[in-house]
Amino acid sequence: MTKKKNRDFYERVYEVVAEIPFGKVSTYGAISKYLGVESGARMVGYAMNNCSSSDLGHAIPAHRVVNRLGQLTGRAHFEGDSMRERLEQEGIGFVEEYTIDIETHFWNPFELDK
DNA sequence: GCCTTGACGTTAG
DNA sequence: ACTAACGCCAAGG
Repeated sequence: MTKKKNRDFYERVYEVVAEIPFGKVSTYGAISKYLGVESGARMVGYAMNNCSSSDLGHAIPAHRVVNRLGQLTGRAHFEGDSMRERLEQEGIGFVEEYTIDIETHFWNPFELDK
């Protein structure tokens, strides 16, 4: 059969990230797991890196994607503190300057299946 | 074609 | 509980 499995892993990442609701955040591991690649957390980040350089990044709330610790590891790829500011703007709770309350605002991509 | 780096995560000490 | 190392897959040099 057609191996759509290996088809544009990044595109799927973008789609999932684009589905993250307002005021919610997700993690790289959760997204990669949802895509079937549990150990592809780094790939997700890699995809986002490309997104920053792409025009699509404009339509992708990459600021809602953090690591499993809730740390804004990708803040360096944003302009200044735009990532933190946007999260604050959405009412995300911060436990540290660059660490959000992932436990409270975590959004699971598997919610899409429901 | 081999080696290094990377927006991560898990397991071991 | 904290720190260190390995694994993962892909892309750039």
